[in-house]
Amino acid sequence: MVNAIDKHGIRPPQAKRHLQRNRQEVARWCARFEEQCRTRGLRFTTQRLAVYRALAQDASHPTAESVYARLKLQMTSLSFATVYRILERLEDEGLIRRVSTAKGVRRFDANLEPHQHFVCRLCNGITDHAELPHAQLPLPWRGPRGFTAEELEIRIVGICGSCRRARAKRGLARSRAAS
Amino acid sequence: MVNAIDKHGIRPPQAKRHLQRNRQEVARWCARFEEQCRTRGLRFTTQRLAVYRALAQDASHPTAESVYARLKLQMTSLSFATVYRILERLEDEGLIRRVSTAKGVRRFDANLEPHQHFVCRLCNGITDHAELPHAQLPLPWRGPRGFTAEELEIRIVGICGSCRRARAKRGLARSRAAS
DNA sequence: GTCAGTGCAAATAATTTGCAGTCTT
DNA sequence: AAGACTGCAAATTATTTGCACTGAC
Repeated sequence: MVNAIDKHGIRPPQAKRHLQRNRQEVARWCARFEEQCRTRGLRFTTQRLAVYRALAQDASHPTAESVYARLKLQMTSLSFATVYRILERLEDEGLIRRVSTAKGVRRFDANLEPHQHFVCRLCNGITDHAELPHAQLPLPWRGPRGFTAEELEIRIVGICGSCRRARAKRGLARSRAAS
Repeated sequence: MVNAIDKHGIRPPQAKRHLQRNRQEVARWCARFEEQCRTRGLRFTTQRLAVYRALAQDASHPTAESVYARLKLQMTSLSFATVYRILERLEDEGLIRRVSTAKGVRRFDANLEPHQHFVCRLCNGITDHAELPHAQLPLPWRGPRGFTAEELEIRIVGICGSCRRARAKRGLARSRAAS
């Protein structure tokens, strides 16, 4: 893929403040990550730590591309394929989680605590929400036709604050134009 | 895309019996679909009805490609792009719904009743489950940062019966080989 | 008759893979 | 030293688009 960065130059990594995770928590997660790599016999490479840390720092549930965009600034030799491979591997290992948006793009989350996602159906933005009381289903649980439920994934789909405001403004503009 | 059908010849549409919706229900849905098209000023074309009906008949939450595969047998002139366009349009109109799997592939559902999905993380299969008591959140609901929740989407992720059985068999084979 | 909808082919987007090196263990 | 991992480029897979034509209204 010819990606946005190579095409248009480096895009500044512009995480909003409230979407950056706190330093100490990130440090704790990274330490646990190293430990987990060693335990499982995964090699603890510079790239793996970098990808994991970028994900841990960013609570906006970034795509592979935006993880790459952030890291490429520092690690100029980093390859897109490596980021994909690392994300896939870490997901297989259960060290990170994949979150699906309305569109088909894959996004990732380093937060393994049980929690829910608000998904904006306009901008595809994802934000976390602490455990809802809804999520109480004793797991693992046996469903119909031999289905073994391991996880209850709750997504709250709607429209985020900024899209709602933007739409209100547009609506206003349109009604002005009509009059 | 050079798709499976063009590459390997026609794949038989092999919906399992329990994944086919009952005739009368399908007929009712199609009738309502026609009515909805007319109400909204969407042209009621052969292709649209065919795509909608194929989706209504098939409770396996097919991808665009498998809808195309089924229809291509009868409508030899049908184009892949048309199927994509129709599915997208119907989703925009809220006449069908999009379901996301663990992988990024889009799948669709003609069932608009509130219900949950069991998603198999091994084969990506999706099956319906009638409304869980969990889904009781009064909507629309105002969340944090101005988020307006419109829908609560609950996916029960786990392993389906046939994958579990297949895995058990493999496990058995492996332990035999080891001994 | 009009124009939304379709078919075809080509373009774009997203992800994966083959292979030749490189770096962790 | 062994082989898991990376970088690069090319391949694959999934989806979208441009344009000329056709059929629903």
